[in-house]
Amino acid sequence: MNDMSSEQGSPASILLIDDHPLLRKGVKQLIELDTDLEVVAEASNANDGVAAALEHEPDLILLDLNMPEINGIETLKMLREEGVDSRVVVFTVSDNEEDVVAALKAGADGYLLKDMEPEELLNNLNQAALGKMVISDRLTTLLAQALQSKRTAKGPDISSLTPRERQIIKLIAAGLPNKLIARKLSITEGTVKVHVKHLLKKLNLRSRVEVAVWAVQEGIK
Amino acid sequence: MNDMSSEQGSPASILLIDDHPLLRKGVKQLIELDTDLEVVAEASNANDGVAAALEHEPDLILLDLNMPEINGIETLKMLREEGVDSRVVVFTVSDNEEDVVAALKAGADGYLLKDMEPEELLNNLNQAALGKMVISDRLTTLLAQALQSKRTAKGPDISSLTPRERQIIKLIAAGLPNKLIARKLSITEGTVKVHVKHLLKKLNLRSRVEVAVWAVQEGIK
DNA sequence: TAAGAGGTACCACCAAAGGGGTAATTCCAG
DNA sequence: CTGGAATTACCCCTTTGGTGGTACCTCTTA
Repeated sequence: MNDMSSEQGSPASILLIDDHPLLRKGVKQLIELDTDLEVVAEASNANDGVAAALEHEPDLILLDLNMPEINGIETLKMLREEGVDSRVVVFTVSDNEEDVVAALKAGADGYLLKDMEPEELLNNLNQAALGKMVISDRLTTLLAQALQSKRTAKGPDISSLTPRERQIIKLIAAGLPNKLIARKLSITEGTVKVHVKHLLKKLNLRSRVEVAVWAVQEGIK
Repeated sequence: MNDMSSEQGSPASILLIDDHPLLRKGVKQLIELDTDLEVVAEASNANDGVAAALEHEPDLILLDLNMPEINGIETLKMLREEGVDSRVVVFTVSDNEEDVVAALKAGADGYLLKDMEPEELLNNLNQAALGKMVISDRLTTLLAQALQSKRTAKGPDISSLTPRERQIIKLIAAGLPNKLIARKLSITEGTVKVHVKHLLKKLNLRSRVEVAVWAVQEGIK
């Protein structure tokens, strides 16, 4: 990949995908102030955007989240499925936690808010073109909360479990069958079954698979 | 909880837990410049820290990560287990991703780096005392990466699977037994078993539990 | 047309998981 | 000291899961 796009080399090519023509115009004019950046294509919807990405192979794609029919997250997934390896920066008004998390999990290389200062946007786009992940500062707290919220407010309650039961949950979540758990803990398989039986009751789950899924999601390890 | 600690009310009480006496002295002197903040106790290790927290019930605990014997994360867990509901802000030199993520998952209300400007620290501590989560700006990118890293570079390969098999994996990862999967897909349980048999071979896994764990970690949904 | 992949369905067999019960030990708290 | 929780172990039993095999149908591709 060509990451010599700043300095003296050719400017970084950018594809704008946004259903709002006025905003595209504004962003384009702004970007043209910077000789290191160049808008090579625009699109107003997901399908055109994917096509344009495949045609121009831009260094950077600036992607709006809020679009009719196919939203930005879906568009991002489509791009990745089509093999587009451009850096994709989400550019949107939404500071909604779900959007941010979904975008990042879908493989976004950045998430910028539309209310940022123009100079700051240029700054961030240049950084992004160089391969840096760019995130609006305002989202820091939100990201931190997203990380820890995975641990809070879930279904079953771990507090009612005995130490032995928690230990066995970890081994179940590691994919071990009862026989191996027994060997590892130097107890009989029958005893392991007893513990499993008890923890299933306490957690109100129906099988060790549900236990494993729950434990993994809960980050129990 | 009393979150009237700024303005005219009594200053926010702070407990320092750090094994470095000089640093405690420095931070304390800094904090005393701010009439809204007050250091009410100090501790140089985890046990003393927990004891001090229980005794003084401070509004805010400033916690170092790098301590001998019992580290900051463990200390944080101990505090929570003892029922301490003070806001806990981690204050450390480590900008290591694992530390940040571990601290947040353990329930930290903030994560500040020791190299920050003194005024900035006071600023952040005041925010923290008011209930806001405070994170050093420098960690934004790191947090974003932590969120998406869950999705990259793992063992088995999903690409060899047929659409039907992927569909069944999702249902396994939802904790469903074969019988329910069959009902949901309107096929027989025997057929589901065939698919499960095939995908286990392809993924080189030994049981549906391993499939479920893998799928959840991989974010397949 | 033939070959292969994918999906469906059935069979039999054995291993694993889960539910019920009883019971011994230890250790802690009322 | 007595009762309960926790851990261990055993029993029997049913359900679920996983493996091997054969078979038929549809589509796509060589």
